[in-house]
Amino acid sequence: METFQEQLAQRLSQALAKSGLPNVGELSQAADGRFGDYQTSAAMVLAKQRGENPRQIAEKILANIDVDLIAEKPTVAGAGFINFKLRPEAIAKQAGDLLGDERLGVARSTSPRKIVVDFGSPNVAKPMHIGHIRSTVLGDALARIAKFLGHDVVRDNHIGDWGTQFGMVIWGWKNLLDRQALARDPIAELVRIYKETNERATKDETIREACRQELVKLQAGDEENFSIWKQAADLSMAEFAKTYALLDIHYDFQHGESFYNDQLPGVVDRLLKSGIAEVSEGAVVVFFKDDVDLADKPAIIRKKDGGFNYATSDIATVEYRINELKRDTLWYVVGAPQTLHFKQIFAIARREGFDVDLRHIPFGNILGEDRKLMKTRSGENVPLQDVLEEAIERVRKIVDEKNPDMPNEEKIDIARKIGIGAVKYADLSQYRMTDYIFSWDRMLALHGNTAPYLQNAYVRIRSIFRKAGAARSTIDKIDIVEPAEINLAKKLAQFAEIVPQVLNDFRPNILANYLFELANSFHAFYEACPVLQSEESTRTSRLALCELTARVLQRGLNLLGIEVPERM
RNA sequence: GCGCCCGUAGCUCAGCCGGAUAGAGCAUCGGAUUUCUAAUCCGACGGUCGGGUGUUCGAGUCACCCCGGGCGCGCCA
Repeated sequence: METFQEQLAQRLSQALAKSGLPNVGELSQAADGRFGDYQTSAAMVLAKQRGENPRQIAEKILANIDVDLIAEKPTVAGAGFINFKLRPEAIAKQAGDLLGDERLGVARSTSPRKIVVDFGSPNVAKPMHIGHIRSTVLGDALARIAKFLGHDVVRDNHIGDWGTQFGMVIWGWKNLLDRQALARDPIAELVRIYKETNERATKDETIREACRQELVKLQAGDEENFSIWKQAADLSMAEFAKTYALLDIHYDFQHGESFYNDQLPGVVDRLLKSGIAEVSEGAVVVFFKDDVDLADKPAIIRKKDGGFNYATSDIATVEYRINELKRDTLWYVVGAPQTLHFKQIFAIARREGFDVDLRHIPFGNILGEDRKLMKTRSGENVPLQDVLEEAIERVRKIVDEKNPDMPNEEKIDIARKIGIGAVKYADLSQYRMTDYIFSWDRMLALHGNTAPYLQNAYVRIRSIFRKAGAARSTIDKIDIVEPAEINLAKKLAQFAEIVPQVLNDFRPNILANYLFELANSFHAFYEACPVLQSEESTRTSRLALCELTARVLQRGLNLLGIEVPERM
C-alpha cells in the first residue's frame, strides 16, 4: 500500500507533466495543521527558475491536479504554497487498510543493502560504563530499523580486546592476582590489578619495562601470556553478555580487534606495495596530501618498533567485512571524537579501490547534572550495570505503590521493561549529536516525552481489550467522525512515512518523537471518545483504531529496542 | 596553529536535503475524574533561535567572520 505522501506526490507529478512543467519540488507533511495535512512548494521553486509569478503557477498546477479521492480541493496560500487537506473517508479507508497489513504500511526498501552495523565495542578488562550506552542503544535501533526496511543486516561487536594495556594486565595477573576475587567479580579484579600495576609502573622503571616485555611476549605468541589474555577476554565477555541480556541486545558476530591480528602484516605490505603507504621516520605512514581535510594528518599503520595500532586493525576490518562478509555498506556507531580516525580509514579504503558505502555515525557525550562527563562521586566511570539496575529498582518502587496486589513475577517483568525502556528512550529520543544530561527524574517521569508515557498508552489499550473480553478487534472497517478520531487515524497513517526517514541521517529520535505524538493523540482520543460504552458500529470502529494504535506503538517501540508491558 | 561538534523559552530538548506566524516536555498558574489504568486530558504564561555580515522571493537551517562551551590532531585505543 502507498502512503498519502506517495499518493499525493504522484498526483502532483502528473499535474506538473500535464501543465508542461518540470517535475520539481517536494511534497511534505504540513508544517502546521492549520494549513492542512500536506503541502508543496513546487510552484515557488518553478517560479524562481522561470521568473514567473508563483501564485499563477500554483493555479495552473491546481487546474490540472486530480486528488478528489484523497483530499479536498487543494488551495493556494501564502507566497505560493499548495495545501492539501485529507478527506475523513480517505483517512478511514487508509486506517482500515493498515489493519490488514502486517507491516503497518511501511514499504521495504527498493534498493536493499548488505550492511554491517558496528556498535557497542566495550573494552576487555574494563567494565562497560554509562558511556557505552549510546553506541549500544543507537546501533541496535538502527540495525532493527534497517532490517525492518528490508536490508540485510549483520551486527558486529568490535570488542577492544587488544593493545598495549595488556602488558600491564598480564604483569598484574602474574604478580597481584587474587583468584577468589576474580571468581567473585572478574572485571573488578581485572581493573584492580591493572590500576595497581599502572601505579607501580609510573613509580618504578623496572616494572614499566617488565610490562613492556609481557606485551612483547604476548604479541610474539608466548603461550602463557596468550592464555592469560584469553582468560581475561573470556571472563570479560561473559560479563558483557549479562548486560546485553538485560538490554535485549544481540550480535551476529563479536569479532574483537584480536580477530584481525594475523592479517595486519599483510595489510601493511599491501599498502606499501601499492604506494598508498610509505616509510617515514621509521614508521609506516599514510599521507593524504591531495585531501584538504587530511593534508597535515597522516595515519600511522606500523609503529617504529614494528607494532601495529588500531588504524591497522580497522583497515583489516574494512577489508574483511567487504571481502569475506560480502558487505556493501559499513556503519560505524562510534563517538564523535573518532571522526578524524574514520575519515582516514575511509580515505584509505577508497584508495584501495573499495566502492562501498562507509559511514561513521557519531554521537555526543553523556553528562552528569553538573554538565561534565558523567562520573561517580569518586571520579570513576559509572558502571552501566549499576545504572540499569537502579532504573529497574526505581520503577519497581512505583509499581509497588500503584499495583500492590500484582503478582511478584509480573512486577519484576514490568519493572525491567519500563526501567530499561526508559534508559534507552531517554537516549534515543534526543538528536544523537547533542550531549545529553543524564537525569533519573526526567527519564522516569510519568508525564512528557518518556518511555513510560508511551508504554502507558499501549497499556491503556490492552486494558480496553481485556475488559471487552477480546484479544484484538475483529473488524477491518473504520469509521471516523470525531476530531480526536481523525487526528489519531492521521497519525497512524504517518508511521509508514516516518520510519524510512530515520535512515536519511541516522536519527532514531525522529521515530521517537513520532511515537510520542502518536501516544499524545491516542490519550486525547481516549479522553474524548469512549470505546466500550459507545453504540455499535462506533464501538467496533473505535476498537479497531485502538488495535491499530497498539500495533504501531508496539512495532515502533520495538524498532527502538523497547518492550511493552501488558499492564503497569 | 589546523580541524570537527554544540549554542533555540527559566530548565531539558525537537526542528532531515532552506519554506508560511519557531514547536514540545518539565517547571509555574488555572481547569477536568460517579465512565475503558489520573502513569491521563484541556488551557494560560513564557523566544533579539549566541552576535554580525552575506546569498535568496524566503534563513533557526546555507556561506564567511566573531564570541562561548566541548573534543580531536605521527607512533594509546
